[in-house]
Amino acid sequence: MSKIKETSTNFANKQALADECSEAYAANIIGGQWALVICSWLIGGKLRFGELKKKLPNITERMLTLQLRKLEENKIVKRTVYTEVPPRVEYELTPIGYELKPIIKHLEKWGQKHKDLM
Amino acid sequence: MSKIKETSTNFANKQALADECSEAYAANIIGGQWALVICSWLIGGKLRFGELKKKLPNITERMLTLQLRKLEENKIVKRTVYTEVPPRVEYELTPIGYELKPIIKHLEKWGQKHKDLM
DNA sequence: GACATTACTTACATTTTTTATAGTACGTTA
DNA sequence: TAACGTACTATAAAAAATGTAAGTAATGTC
Repeated sequence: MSKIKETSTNFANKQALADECSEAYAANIIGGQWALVICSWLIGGKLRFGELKKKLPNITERMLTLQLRKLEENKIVKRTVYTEVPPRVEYELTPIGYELKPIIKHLEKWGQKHKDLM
Repeated sequence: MSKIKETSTNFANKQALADECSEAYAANIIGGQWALVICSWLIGGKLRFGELKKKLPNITERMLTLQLRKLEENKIVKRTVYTEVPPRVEYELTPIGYELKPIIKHLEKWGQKHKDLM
């Protein structure tokens, strides 16, 4: 993750693609190793940082943070901080994030079918 | 693209995720900068290498080759070579590839909606 | 006062993906 | 005989994504 370099060809290509293809735009948002899986867990309801971490096998705290930040930036998840000690932070899907549900379910079915085929 | 290093943590994580989450498995297959867009063009019917290239703004021949190879390997597209000179190669979706259509359409709609929101 | 808890942050290393550029094979056509 | 068109391959380099390891803040408990 980290910052994307706005002078790179890659950046320009992503932009151009996203501009004319909404599915590429969408793919940019929910792409990445963990984004979809995080969303699919959040479909079941709010989860804390630590709970998510437990559900995602082997994810590092860094990656989880980065992905959640990206999802938050894209208004897919909402982050709520409770100023307690130790801190408590809850994540939940926004309405548009929740609208990914049918897509995720469909992808899941497709993936299963594809797996059987291979 | 190129080869993925089977000893890396990243490889192990992808495996583990794909094993238990079919949506992550699916994401691995149709992930990458161009895969979805290529598929979405192929939904309209067979296309030659050169035709695809024209439709994809700025893609390099190398990337197009790599993505098509990956899609072929995953049985999403079928490659037909006509041994003529100059050569002619046609790409088309397989049945399972074609089943991505509703997902792509759905993603497209979602992407459009999301775009409006931002 | 040391320690545990939680959700991070930071610096750095490695791996993977993408881009850049040049070159190839091969009959056909000029 | 030399250039042309097509669908590639080879090699290198840049950029992006992911992983490793350590550290932080605040406070309540031992």
